[in-house]
Amino acid sequence: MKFENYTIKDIAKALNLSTSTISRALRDSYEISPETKKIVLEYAEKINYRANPIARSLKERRSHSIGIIVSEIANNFFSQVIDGAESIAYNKNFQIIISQTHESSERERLNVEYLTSRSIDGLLIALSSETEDISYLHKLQERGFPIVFFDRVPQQFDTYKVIVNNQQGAYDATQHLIKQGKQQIAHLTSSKSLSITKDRLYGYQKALMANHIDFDPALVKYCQYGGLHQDEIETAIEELMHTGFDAIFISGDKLTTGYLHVAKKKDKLNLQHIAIAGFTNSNVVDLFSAKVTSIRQPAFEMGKIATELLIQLIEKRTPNEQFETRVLPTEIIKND
Amino acid sequence: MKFENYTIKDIAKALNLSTSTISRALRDSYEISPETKKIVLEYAEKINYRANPIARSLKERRSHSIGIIVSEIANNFFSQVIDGAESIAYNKNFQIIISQTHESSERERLNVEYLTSRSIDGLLIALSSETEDISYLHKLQERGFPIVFFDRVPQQFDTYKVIVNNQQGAYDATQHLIKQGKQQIAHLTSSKSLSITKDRLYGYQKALMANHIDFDPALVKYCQYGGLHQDEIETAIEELMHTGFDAIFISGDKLTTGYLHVAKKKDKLNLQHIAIAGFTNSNVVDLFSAKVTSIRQPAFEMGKIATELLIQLIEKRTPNEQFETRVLPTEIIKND
DNA sequence: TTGAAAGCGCTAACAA
DNA sequence: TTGTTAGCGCTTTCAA
Repeated sequence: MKFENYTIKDIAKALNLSTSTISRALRDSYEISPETKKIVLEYAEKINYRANPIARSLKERRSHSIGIIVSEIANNFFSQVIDGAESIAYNKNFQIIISQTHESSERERLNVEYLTSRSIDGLLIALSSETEDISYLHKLQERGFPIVFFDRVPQQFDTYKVIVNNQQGAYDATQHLIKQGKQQIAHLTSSKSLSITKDRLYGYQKALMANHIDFDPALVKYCQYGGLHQDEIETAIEELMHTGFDAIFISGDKLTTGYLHVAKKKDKLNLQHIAIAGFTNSNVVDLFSAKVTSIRQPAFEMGKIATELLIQLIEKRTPNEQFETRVLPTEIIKND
Repeated sequence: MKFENYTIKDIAKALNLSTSTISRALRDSYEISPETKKIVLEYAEKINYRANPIARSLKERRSHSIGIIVSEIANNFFSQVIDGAESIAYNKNFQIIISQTHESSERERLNVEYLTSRSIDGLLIALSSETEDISYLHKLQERGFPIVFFDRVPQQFDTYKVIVNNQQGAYDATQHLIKQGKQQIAHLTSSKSLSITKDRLYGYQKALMANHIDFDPALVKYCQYGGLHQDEIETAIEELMHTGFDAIFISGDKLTTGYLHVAKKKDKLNLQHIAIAGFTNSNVVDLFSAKVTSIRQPAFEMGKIATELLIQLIEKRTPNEQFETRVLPTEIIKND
């Protein structure tokens, strides 16, 4: 037993017409008479005909699908971005194929390879925390493949990018902690190579400066895998312990929950008196026993915009595009 | 500018061989001499040749991709299932296409249609909370299309199914609440039509019975959309308020966090003294200020098994299969 | 061991 | 307005 669908040929045979007539009638071509169209459409409807997208893709050299690469779908921020992307793709009749890197640059590269070998028309990507070399993406683009970056974007890459104002978000978070009277504000963040890491660090530094607080590099701890591995967070906090920090600005979802887990485990050490602010799109932070001030990103919006830009790129395919970087605002949600 | 890949033809021309020889050499066919193979492989490697999966799919009438339909990826349980599915698919060289229903039966049907019109080889599906009529899935299967259900499974459908022992999990949760001295245990659950709703209700009832507590239907509240809409939870709780319940057993992730949000809003009403136990795969419940005893499902495992079974179905394609339902154990994580 | 040719289902240029 | 035909990139039967 094999799963088979009707083809255009079946219809042609049944109606005594040629396949091209059927094809045209189904696509509502102006060349076909209304009567013929009617007959074809009705018959197609009757047998529940569905065009084979694979054959169509082969012919049109377009798959009508786009790839989206994120580190983890089990992450509020990314799943919201995906929902946004999906909402646009759905309307424009594109299929979305999701791929996870789990913060591995190798997985990222493999996924891109897999997706691009003609099965997607364009790529939405937030770089993995491990990624440093993106020359393969450059090569892809040089060959005319449309790529749009979001959230974690590369410096040197001439294409559309969609990000939030990370610097401002970080500034707001830090400022908020300072306003609470905190002076020794630690910063727990992701991999050094990520754009968001740099931007957020800069915002943090700017807020310190604006308040005449000296920047102390010992208060900044990096996690290469963005908190994907609990031990990197534990190590970071161990090290921070000696600094006598009284507040912490955390640069991501996984890092925030990771920090809270560690803090809970070590609660004899008074971590619970340390004020927390950080980037997170979780919708349960307000249920936590710890008070967390959160910087929220318009993730859904980001997914929508990135997808619109990508589809625009796919459809237009004009070589000398004027690319821009869209910067969306963050929102601070205080909780104290 | 158009994105193009090398084809088998390009290689054939370059090496002065036929396309069939190239095809065979690339697939390591026994018919091709080692020398020719070597030449072809080396050249392919050099130009970084990637076979066009679309052309291959058209020829083989197989896309090497499987669809997975869940209600929401922004749900710990489902994203873990997907990770499990992905881990298997990755190894067996299948692509996974994720689709969300957002608990709408119409979206579900559209997604299935979209995916099956020859672009996927099989389907993994957890029914939406709204779904009642699955005749279209029956029709699909009758035509030889492989389907495997997981988590939310239909009664009447002869195929592989992978679930957890929902009854036992519900029993454990309820029993745990009773052990704490609770007598008026409410039950907040999802749509009546879902298998998990029925099984969990039954487990809840069994635990009551085992403890000689009368079952009170007024203590059971259904949410048609599984808590996707906050208002359905609010309504349910409003109604429960009058019953004087002293504990609650909740049947799902979204419902649990939804309940906690409402409880927080209404905390003057003493909801915080009500013991909570429920099905959730969240990895942050322990950070909540409310104490929640959780029933965890082996979601990753479930995704793995379901995918293995599906791929097995796709590859074997024997008509008279002996189908079974795999039942995995749940785990209770106490927190009090 | 290799090649020629047909065909997967669809679209489109060209012919009628 | 409709049909004929070639071809998208690949696999595979049959012939050489």
